[in-house]
Amino acid sequence: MQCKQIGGLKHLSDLGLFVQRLLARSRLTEEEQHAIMALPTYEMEVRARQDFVPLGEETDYCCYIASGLVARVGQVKNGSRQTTALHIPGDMADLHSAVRPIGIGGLTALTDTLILRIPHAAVRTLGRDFPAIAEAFWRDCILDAAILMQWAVNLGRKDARSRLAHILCELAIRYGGGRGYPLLEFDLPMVQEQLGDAAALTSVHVNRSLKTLRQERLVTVRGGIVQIHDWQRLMQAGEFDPTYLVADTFPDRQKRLVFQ
Amino acid sequence: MQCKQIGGLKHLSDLGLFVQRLLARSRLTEEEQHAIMALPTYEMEVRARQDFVPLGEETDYCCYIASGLVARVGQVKNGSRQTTALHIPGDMADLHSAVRPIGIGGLTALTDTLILRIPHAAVRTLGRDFPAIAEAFWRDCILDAAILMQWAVNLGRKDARSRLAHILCELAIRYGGGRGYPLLEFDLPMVQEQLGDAAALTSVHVNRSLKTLRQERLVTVRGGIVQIHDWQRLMQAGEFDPTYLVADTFPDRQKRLVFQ
DNA sequence: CGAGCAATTGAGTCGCATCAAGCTAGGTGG
DNA sequence: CCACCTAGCTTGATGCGACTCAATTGCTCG
Repeated sequence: MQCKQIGGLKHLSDLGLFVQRLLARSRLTEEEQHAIMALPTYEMEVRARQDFVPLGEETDYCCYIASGLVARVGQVKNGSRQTTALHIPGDMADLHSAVRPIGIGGLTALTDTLILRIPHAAVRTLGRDFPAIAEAFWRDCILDAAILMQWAVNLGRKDARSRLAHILCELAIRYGGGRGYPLLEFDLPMVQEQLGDAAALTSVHVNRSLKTLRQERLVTVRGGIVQIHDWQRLMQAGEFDPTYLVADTFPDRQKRLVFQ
Repeated sequence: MQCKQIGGLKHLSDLGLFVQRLLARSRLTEEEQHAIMALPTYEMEVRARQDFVPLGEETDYCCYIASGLVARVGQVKNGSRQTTALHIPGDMADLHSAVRPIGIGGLTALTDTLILRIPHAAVRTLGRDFPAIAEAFWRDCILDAAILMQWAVNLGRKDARSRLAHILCELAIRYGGGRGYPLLEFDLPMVQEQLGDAAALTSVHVNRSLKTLRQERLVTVRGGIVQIHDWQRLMQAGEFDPTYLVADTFPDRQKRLVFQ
């Protein structure tokens, strides 16, 4: 890899995964890639079950997930929560806040998590100086919205078993690097209560539904580890079509639409 | 209003509403505003219940809604549909497709609708020549995602009556111009079956729930017309907080973050 | 070894889907 | 002018999926 000089190495290990994700969907020059990795970051350790971005409050920084697992949550008066997205290491969980600092849910750590905070001001400056980076960020936000749309369909129109299967499929593809191939075994440090918040189910029903999936030999979720036994049938069970996640195999011209 | 010269007037009446929406959230110069209104448009008349952007297909144009009502839908194998957004006149229903041409649902006309198609190429060129316009478009996409997040919470965590109340509240605010004040009476040319697709309910249950809301004297939905009788209590019923829709009363500097 | 949290299982209840009519209003043709 | 048709609205009866409450088991850790 490039950028071996002192000082660069740290940034490379920090935001390198993020840049890789961007490159799957957008074309960026070496210079642009380095500019992103040179973003100033401020470490923040968050412990499990801690809300580190409260719902409905403005922030002045974006949260990059270096390690751990984060949920974006909305809330209802009676206290129950609805998770609307799961963010894994390499995700910029609230990139959108750089352009509109309010309106999209709070962020909760599901497990001990290392966040790198990046000031909005730095993100904006980057977008101004490198229009292609602004475009890549914009496209990243669109992908997030596409995932959210599937999430809404999932909540509205499927039964408990299908909803859980869909969530597991989505994570398998995303852990697999978003190129269309699932990772068949991965950590998922969520308790069943938290899975319930994501699937709009109670923990009791999550338990029963996971049991069903296990007995069907589709997938085992136990002790924070997901083992997918039959990817094809799991996709069927979740009515999961990875197209919306991986449709970024555009011809190159489409990865850099605005700026030639 | 400006731009009275021949040829300009037509465009003003076409995309003027769209520019107004953008101005509620982003700062644009006169020149930029005119550049947007000068976008080339191609009329397309769509009749009720017609899918005019099929699910999962790439397009090379954006759809501006000049009149009518449009639903963004996702689909499930068994044939049932889930509406994930409603688009009213003045909305650019799939602005995101300019940057990522696939992945977010299909578009269906709920009533006879006049669409203005705008080639992606023109949108991209505009974004390249006027970075502030690209930023405004980006911000518009974020608002769309914020609405979608609330929609997901709505589907996941509320009962039938609350879900319908929330949808009606959202529309009242948006018809009101997005400045925080609801329009208390508006057309809603949807049949109960279509409301069911939006709220993830059967038409039978939509009917019963609307009856409840009517008997509570909160709102009457009949014959394609919505009459809100008690805005405060309707918001309570839907657990609706308009902040996420109208939190664009930023200080001016925040309406034009990237480019001074 | 007990405390505490999560996973698991059972029994009872409720909200919404499903199936099935009947109703209403607008449109059409004889 | 009335018989008929159709789309949408309304209401009732019944069943299922998910929630709720409650108890038990297993696991981890101090």
